[in-house]
Amino acid sequence: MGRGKISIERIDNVTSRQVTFTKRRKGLFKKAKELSILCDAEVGIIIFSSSGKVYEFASHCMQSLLQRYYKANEENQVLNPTSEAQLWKVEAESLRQQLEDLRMNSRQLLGEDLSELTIEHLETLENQLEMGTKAIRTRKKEIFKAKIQDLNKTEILVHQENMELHKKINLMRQEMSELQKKVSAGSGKDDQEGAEGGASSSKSAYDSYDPIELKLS
Amino acid sequence: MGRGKISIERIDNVTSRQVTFTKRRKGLFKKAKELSILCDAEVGIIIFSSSGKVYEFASHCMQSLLQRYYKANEENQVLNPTSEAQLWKVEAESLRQQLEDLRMNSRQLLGEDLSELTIEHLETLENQLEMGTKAIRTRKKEIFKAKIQDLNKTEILVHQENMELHKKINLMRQEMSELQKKVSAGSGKDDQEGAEGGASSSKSAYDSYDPIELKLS
DNA sequence: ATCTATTCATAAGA
DNA sequence: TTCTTATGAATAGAT
Repeated sequence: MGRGKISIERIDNVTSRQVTFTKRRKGLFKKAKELSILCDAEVGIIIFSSSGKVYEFASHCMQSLLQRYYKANEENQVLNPTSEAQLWKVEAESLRQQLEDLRMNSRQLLGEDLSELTIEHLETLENQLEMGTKAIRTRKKEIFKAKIQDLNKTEILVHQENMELHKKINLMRQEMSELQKKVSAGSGKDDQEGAEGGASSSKSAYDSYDPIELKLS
Repeated sequence: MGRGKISIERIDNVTSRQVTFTKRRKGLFKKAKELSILCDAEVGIIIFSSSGKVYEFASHCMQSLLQRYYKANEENQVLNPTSEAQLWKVEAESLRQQLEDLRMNSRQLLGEDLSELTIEHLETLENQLEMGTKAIRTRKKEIFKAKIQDLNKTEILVHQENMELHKKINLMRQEMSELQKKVSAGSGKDDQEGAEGGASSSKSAYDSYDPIELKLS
């Protein structure tokens, strides 16, 4: 229908495509309207042009048409937006209720909103709190014990290292005194005095060095 | 187009209407397909026949078309099923997270799942628990005090009632003894003896009657 | 936009 | 239902 036959494939010329789109869209909408009137049907068309613009036709109302469409399909299709929304709504409401209950419980545990509670309820809460406190103190003790053990281990290690260092120092001291003897035997008086002074000061420094006592309160 | 021109109005003949519906529906879908191919557009058609049956055409996929349609309209329309679902979904997820956090907090308050916590965190929990315990004990004291006050009030009332009864009894005793005098002055010996015996037994019963002492531990 | 030659869709009949 | 076909409608390409 037109001056020449065209094959049904994408029109490459942009202008021509846009013109054809406008013409045929109008034609389609007209046909849709005629169908709806002639045959007493409800018709809706949605078109996205290649440029992304939306065009729609609805014989009655697009919203109600889509609602009706979802309703008709809700037995077949598991997921349609309306029922999905319903699902999440119910879920959200249930969660909100749970949260509210738990919040009240927490507040009461922390000593708020107590005015409505019976003595029995208060005693239950008190017991729970005592259990909690007990558990927390137990856990704290555990942690402290572990820390103490750790410190004890490092103390032993440091102690051992200390011992080793002491041994080395003693060895060095012996070597030095031997060296000193040699020096004093084979050299003049000035040198001996200077060497002895150096050794003496060194010795006093070693004496002040003692393994540190690690103690835990 | 056809053997004769028709006016666009509802076809009364049912058969004719159904035939026309089938033919024109086919034609509409064909045109829609051509449009989508020629002009590189996305087209969707939904038709409800007068008998309520659904017919649909989608150049690509009805679901994605409708999603795109809602997205395109979501600035204008406040509420469409898809975005509503999205909204509730986000809400539900947020609530679920809050609930999870609060549950963990509650569990930790009651002494569970403590293994991952630092000393500092444990001490915070301990303090909270102590505050809670304190508040609960304060509340318990309040309730007990109120009860005690209540009991005190009733005690005083009972006491007063007691006093009143005592006074009445004393009055009655006086009246009786006066009556007895009159009787013994104006009648024979037998009557006097009988009356005196009755009064005597009454008196001993009165003596055993004393206000009850109400005391609270 | 508007026009028109041409093709297409379809109403009515078989 | 399906096929046929005369006819009016839709529209491609030109203006």
